[in-house]
Amino acid sequence: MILHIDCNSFFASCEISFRPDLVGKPVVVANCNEAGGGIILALSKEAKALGLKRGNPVFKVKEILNAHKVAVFPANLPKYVDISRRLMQVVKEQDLVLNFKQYSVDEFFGELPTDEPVELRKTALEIKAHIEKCTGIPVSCGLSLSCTLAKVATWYAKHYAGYKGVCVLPPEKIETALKGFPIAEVWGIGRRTAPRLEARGISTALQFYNCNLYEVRRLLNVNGVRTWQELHGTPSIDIDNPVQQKSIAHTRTFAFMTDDLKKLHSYIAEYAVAAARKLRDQHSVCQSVSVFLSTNPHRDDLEQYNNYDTEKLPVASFDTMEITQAAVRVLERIYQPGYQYKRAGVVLSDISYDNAIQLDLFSCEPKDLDKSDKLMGVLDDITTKYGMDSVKLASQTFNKPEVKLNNFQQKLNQTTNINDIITAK
DNA sequence: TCTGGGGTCCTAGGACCC
DNA sequence: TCTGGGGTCCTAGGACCC
Repeated sequence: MILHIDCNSFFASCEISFRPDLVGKPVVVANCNEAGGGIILALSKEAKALGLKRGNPVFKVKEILNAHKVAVFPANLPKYVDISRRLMQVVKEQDLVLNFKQYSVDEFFGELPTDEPVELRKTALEIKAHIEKCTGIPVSCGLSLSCTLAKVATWYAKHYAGYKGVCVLPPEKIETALKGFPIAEVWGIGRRTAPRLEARGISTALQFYNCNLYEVRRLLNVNGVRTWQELHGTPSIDIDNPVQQKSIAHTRTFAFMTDDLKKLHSYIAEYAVAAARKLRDQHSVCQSVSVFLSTNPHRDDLEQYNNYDTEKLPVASFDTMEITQAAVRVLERIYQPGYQYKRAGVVLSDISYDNAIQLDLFSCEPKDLDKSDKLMGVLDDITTKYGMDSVKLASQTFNKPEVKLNNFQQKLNQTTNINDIITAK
């Protein structure tokens, strides 16, 4: 049987695990920019009870946050990734799960070698307890014949306290479970597809399950067919740990709007530097550098403009300078004066391993590659040791605006910085 | 005042080839 | 007069996920 493990309110749980004083209190994690904007990404149970929701813009719920003294943490992705890795490790060490794989930062799949419901439940409870003991992160578990069904089971485990966090969905109970399961909640059926299905009278997972396959293929694409098969208990989705990402992006919404090309220039340079660093961290090179610019879609009163373009590098590269220069050239191509820009980003794609750089006829003697390699190595060492702001390209922005937020918690790197580590009494 | 960031895959249509 | 048939590759856009 397939096991699905889902961390409860993952980002919020991560913060709480380093702040025992916040257990049982309302906590939210928000992705905030320099002006304190941003939206809520994760909430503790207690925060949900206040009516707060994932996706709420912070400024719109500020009063609730203040009135109930909700602890608001700025999102700290590297920390969550570390904790996620730790969770992966402790489950592997416990050695009860076969073929254990990470699906996302807070979700995992594996297999248990039995289909006996009582046994499955007992094992899953053991795994859950082990994770919670070793990481401090509460999780929910679902078990069934396929990944999609296991996620249905997890949904029940989360929504009904009686399951105590573990729900086993054996074949004979599948139809009953799907009957009470809204179609929009099915993994793979998204916000565009659900209304289309509902318009045809398909509003529960069971109704979708009862469609014939030909009809499903006509209504949806091959992914819809896979989802249907999964609901029927035939595993059709492969969860592979990607050996390397296929694209790397660094994008930001600004705290303000601007039409200043010079400013945009320095932002794009900064985003390109960050993206190139991520690229080297996964030992890769890229051959395409894309940049996008967009205005504020929430401002109906302003002219809108969005554009995106890509530049191919002559030779795949991980060189910060080369990538930054390409990004800036793309920016200058797509920039139109007279618009108020609010968002921009750099995306690297055509990614391959850096030990297989395809040389073209004209450029890059191996000697040059060596030089770039060494320079980037030094750059990464310095920024790792002294922070991302310690060495910069002249084109990057200096004097970043200070984060000036009222009730925000300090951003601590408790998993990577010895100075931030918590004290045990 | 203030509305995120980072990914994957599929498909249709165009360009190009013989 | 009559203008095919079969491929591949690339890309933009759309859908999904967390």
